[in-house]
Amino acid sequence: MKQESGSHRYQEQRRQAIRSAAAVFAEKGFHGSSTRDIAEHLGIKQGSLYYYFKSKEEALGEVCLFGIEDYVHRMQEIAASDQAFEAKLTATVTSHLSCYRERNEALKVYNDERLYLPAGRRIKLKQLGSQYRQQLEGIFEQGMESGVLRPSVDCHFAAQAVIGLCNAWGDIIVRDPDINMFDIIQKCTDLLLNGFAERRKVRRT
Amino acid sequence: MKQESGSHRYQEQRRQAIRSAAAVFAEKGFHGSSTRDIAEHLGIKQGSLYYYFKSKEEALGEVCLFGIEDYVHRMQEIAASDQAFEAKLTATVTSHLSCYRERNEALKVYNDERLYLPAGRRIKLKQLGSQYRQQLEGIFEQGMESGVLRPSVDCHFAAQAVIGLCNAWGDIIVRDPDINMFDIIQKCTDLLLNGFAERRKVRRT
DNA sequence: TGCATGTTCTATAGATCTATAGAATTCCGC
DNA sequence: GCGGAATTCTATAGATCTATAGAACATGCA
Repeated sequence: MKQESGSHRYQEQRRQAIRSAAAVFAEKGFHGSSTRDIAEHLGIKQGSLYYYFKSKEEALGEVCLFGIEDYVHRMQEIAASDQAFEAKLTATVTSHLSCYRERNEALKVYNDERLYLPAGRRIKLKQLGSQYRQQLEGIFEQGMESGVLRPSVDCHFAAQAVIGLCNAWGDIIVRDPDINMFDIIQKCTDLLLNGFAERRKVRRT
Repeated sequence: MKQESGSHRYQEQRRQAIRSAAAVFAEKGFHGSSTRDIAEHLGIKQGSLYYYFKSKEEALGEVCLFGIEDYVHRMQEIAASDQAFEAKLTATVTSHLSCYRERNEALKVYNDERLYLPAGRRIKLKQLGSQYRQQLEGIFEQGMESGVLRPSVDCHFAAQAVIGLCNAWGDIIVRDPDINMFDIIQKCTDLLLNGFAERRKVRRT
């Protein structure tokens, strides 16, 4: 019945199925979507979906993986490049927000629905997630070593803050296509580097 | 069958039901939770839940409202107080994160599940949400006028950034009870005011 | 064309889930 | 303790939903 090795055509069709699942999961959430919804989006009947996925959970797993894959890949390229700290930070924010702007519903699904995966299926995702965070931490360490950042910066906190900030704006960007993304990118990096306070005064909180 | 005016006892029991719904929705999501789950958490049988809610959607609506209510209320007090800008900012971050630390599952539900409410039920929530954001914007305007903030700050962006940052850390705090919340509060406000960059250098991105 | 394999369809079992109706029980003022 | 109101229970209708089995159709190679 089902192709084991995976012909070229099969892989191509399966990718489309993953995209459909991503679109539906992003809109209605994992539990709010039915396999019928996904199949309809793809233009086939409900039962036929099981030619591509062993279960609904497998579909979710594939969507999450698809969503985070090239996102992590881009970060790897940025971290490995020989740019200065500030360029890397800007590139990170740009990459992160671009993923949302490109209607990457899969990334939204990764963020919002991955917790519904059984523990076994989450291992790979956790790996990729912490790889991303660690590389971002590495960028901040580079920034401290080069003297651009204050020595007191907590790199773990900083990395989480960047991710949180970008995810928050990513959500807003997805819902409002009229937003000027470059404006947001510029303001985010400016916030991360300089904060909102007037620079003349020295402040300690 | 059902109490119309709402005796004291009824209102009290209903609050408990809302709390149970909040706990279950927060863990499994709206569509992932069944009315049986909620009833079990509350210690009654599935059908009995409809003594307190006309539908599952009504329960979600009440949870969301409950989650955002005192959160907005606290912001109102902060905004109306006569503190200086920096104190208000710290108070805002503290209030926001405290809501999460107090296991306010309802706030998480408001953030993650409110989109599944029908449009009619969302009106009040939207009002409260934008009230919160506007008051936060007002605080930033105060900070600009008093000269603490740079004149170039975009108050709308700033307010969204604070909310996004606090939500991101709120999520982390909820999952990891060992985190030192005061450390996070201090680092968040420091980031918002000063950024991560060494202050001696003047940076423009 | 004919055969084998790949892809989709129909139909359905079996397990949910929401919401309702009415019976049973508990609570509380008298 | 009695009687009415408040609260909870049981049972179920009716509408999902996931996953499977096997038939039907399509495709491509000999």
